Amino acid sequence: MRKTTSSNALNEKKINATCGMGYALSLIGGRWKSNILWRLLINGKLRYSELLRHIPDISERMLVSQLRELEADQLVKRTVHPEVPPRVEYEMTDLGRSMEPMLNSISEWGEKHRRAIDGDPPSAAHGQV
Amino acid sequence: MRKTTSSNALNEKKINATCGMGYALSLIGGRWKSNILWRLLINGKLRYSELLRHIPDISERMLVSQLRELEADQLVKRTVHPEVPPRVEYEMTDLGRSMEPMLNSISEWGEKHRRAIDGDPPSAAHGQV
DNA sequence: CCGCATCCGACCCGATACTG
DNA sequence: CAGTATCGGGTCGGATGCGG
Repeated sequence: MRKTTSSNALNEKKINATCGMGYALSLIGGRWKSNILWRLLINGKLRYSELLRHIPDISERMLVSQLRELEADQLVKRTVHPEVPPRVEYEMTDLGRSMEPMLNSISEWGEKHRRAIDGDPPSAAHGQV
Repeated sequence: MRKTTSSNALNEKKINATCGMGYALSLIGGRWKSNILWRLLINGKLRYSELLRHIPDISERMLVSQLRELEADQLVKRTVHPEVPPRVEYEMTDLGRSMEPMLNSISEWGEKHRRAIDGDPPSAAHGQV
């Protein structure tokens, strides 16, 4: 069963990435990666159920799979505590932490430029193209 | 209804994006967006056929569709020159240019941390998970 | 030269149910 | 608590061919 780890985690192979951008984006590019990374960056260390609670719309399946990919890419470290109620904690690796400036840049730009996503205004859409 | 233009361009609606990251990533997130943006940022202004040549593996369909999405997101400006052999040029908008620091951060991290993607050694694949 | 339409496969992602 | 298994839909992206 050990093939499961590397199969879906390496979509970066599809991206030749003229520059390194494609590579970096392939690591954080999914729907959930950025969110997970962000939580881990802020909180430092979180267990599975905490992540699940913090990211309301994510399913167990998705959380696990994304976590596994991040782990395979060595961005996140998984720690299993051998206790009676199992406890597993996730935290950023050094490599993951090295992403912090990049993630901040992205977050910063996004915060500054996103228009109303949820309650978007109806009439503001027609730019002069 | 004319929703064709903005339908696929706005997958950011799916991403509630706890932080702005999800929004930003949704704009540059596809397989080709980053590459296209990068070319435009470096070269300043490029016509369709030039982009096509610069990005070897992209198909016309993909190039056009990605360009259209970038245009809809107001990251790229499209200029049609009414000439006998049609000429269309693409360039970054101000909004697009505002991405430059962010794109640089991403590219920088990617360049620094990517391992051999293209000519990756065959035996080195099975890391210790 | 620039662009669009259609078909189609691959992958992403969600829901549900089950296990150690 | 922390996963795994299976099913299935939706979207992304590639090939080909046609239109302005």
